Amino acid sequence: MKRLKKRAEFLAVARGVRSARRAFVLQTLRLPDETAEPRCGFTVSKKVGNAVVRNRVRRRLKEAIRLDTAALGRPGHDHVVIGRREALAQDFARLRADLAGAFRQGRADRRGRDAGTTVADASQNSHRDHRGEPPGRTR
RNA sequence: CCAGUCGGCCGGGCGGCCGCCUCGGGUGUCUCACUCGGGGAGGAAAGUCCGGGCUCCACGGAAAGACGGUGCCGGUCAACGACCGGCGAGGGCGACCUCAGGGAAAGUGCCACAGAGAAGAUACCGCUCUCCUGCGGACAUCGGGUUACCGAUGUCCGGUUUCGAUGCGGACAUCGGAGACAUCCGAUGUCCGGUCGCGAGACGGAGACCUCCUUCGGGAGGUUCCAGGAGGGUAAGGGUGAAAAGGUGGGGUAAGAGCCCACCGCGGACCCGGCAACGGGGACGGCACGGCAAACCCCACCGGGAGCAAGACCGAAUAGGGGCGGCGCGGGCUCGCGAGAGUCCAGGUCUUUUCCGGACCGGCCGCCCGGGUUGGUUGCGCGAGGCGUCCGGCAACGGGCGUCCCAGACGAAUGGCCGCCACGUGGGGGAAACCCCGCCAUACAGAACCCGGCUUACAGGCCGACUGGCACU
RNA sequence: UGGGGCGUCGCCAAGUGGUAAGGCAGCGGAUUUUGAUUCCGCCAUUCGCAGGUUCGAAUCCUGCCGCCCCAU
Repeated sequence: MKRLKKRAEFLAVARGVRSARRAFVLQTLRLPDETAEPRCGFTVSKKVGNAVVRNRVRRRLKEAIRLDTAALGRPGHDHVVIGRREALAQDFARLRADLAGAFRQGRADRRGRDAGTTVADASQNSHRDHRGEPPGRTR
């Protein structure tokens, strides 16, 4: 899954649906462009621990998503995974199961649509608009 | 063997599957994908406490001043506040450890409390010399004096001492009474006390001693001691303090004192050793020169400022700036079919500043130029480089030779899962070798331009040198 | 990356060489029939930590720890 890298993109996804698990919090944003490739970003704040701990949390989450990227990703959705300290020690199989559940929950939530339109208005200069369809379209 | 000191090093290993970043080669449908090969976190990558490289800015050169830093001596280093060696001071039986360790006779300042005195010493108690005085007070009278006051006499009060009586207080004894006892009360006697009261006598520091006189009451003189006052001399002793202006002993003195002497301490011309810091000796001085500069400060030396988010290049769309050319000549209102006329209102730039006055511009189109946001490229890893070895040096380090190329991201790669082994630790089994099970088992911790140091964190382990003790030979 | 500030009782805080004010809270007592108010008393042992300078350190110096803020 492609990575989110810009601060503006993270702020946009933060307005989407949140679903919390023990080891992480998942934010999901439904995009107006249904065919857009699914993307994902990671946030691990300084509260979690020092640099080694933060790196490890992010890498475990990243690996779990990589292994199930076909099952988790659907076109037209952006995600941000906020790592928690529990992701350091949690059983890896359990981590994968939690991620799958959180992704399903995020997509099922209808509120993502409204958030998507407003964000699209706010970030209309983003390069996504160059290849995508015009905003404001409803399904 | 036990206890300890110092220095150096490591900080998991092998393998499987699926992945990530980057470099080079190849292929393709060539801002990407595939494939082959190489590389991919640390001793601290950390904290950001110093020093440099590099880049930009500033600057005619330098110096001074201000500000900041450093501070024994010598060396090493690109440089340093780092390191090495030495010296000094302190600590430890020792190996060894710790130290911002220049200047207090350049100046200013501080040293609370206590204490007499806290820094050009002081003088409270005390010690001591000389001189003077030798019950005190009040009142009255007289005399002297301008006054202040002084002297004499008297009275009163206080004072001192002796004696007496006795009250008082205490102890003891006897007797009587009360009470179950403990004990209490009263009387008498003896002894002691004298801070109180009474009476009488004496005194004039009421003290001691000596001599003389005597009417035996006392008087005169002297010595010594005592008390008070004035003027000196002291700094030994007391005590305070963190610190008291050399220490101890002796001589000396009125008492004392480096006043003198011996020893110790201190300063110290000069001599010797050392590149130096410093060390050894030391004529002589006779004791000044307390501590604090991590108080201000003085002296010596060093420092232009900022930082890779430095800096360089490219740069779409939109908006805006400048230049040139062409066309046009502001806006509102009223009248008019219209051309146009009337009226009102400006704004900017220049004219040195304000006012007045004057000139120009304002819109549209085209071309060009420069700045610049998101972004992209670069800076970006051959270096004060790593490893090995030899030589010089006590060492830090320097030199020669050989060999190697070894992370390069930018929401940030080096990961996930698993097996075996090593070591540690806990539990269980076994006589033992050993076996089984558990540990998020295995710390501290993640490059962000680079390098040299410092500091801090760290499970566990290895090696070497040395010290003290015990035992054995 | 660079710069600045703070840390003192449970809370808010004063004090910048001489042995740690004050307020709130808490505890005990008095006043009151009871409560509130008021009054009195108590309440700091490593002044974030560790070293050092000094006779003496919350204060001065050095090194750490934690928190906050600013610029880019």
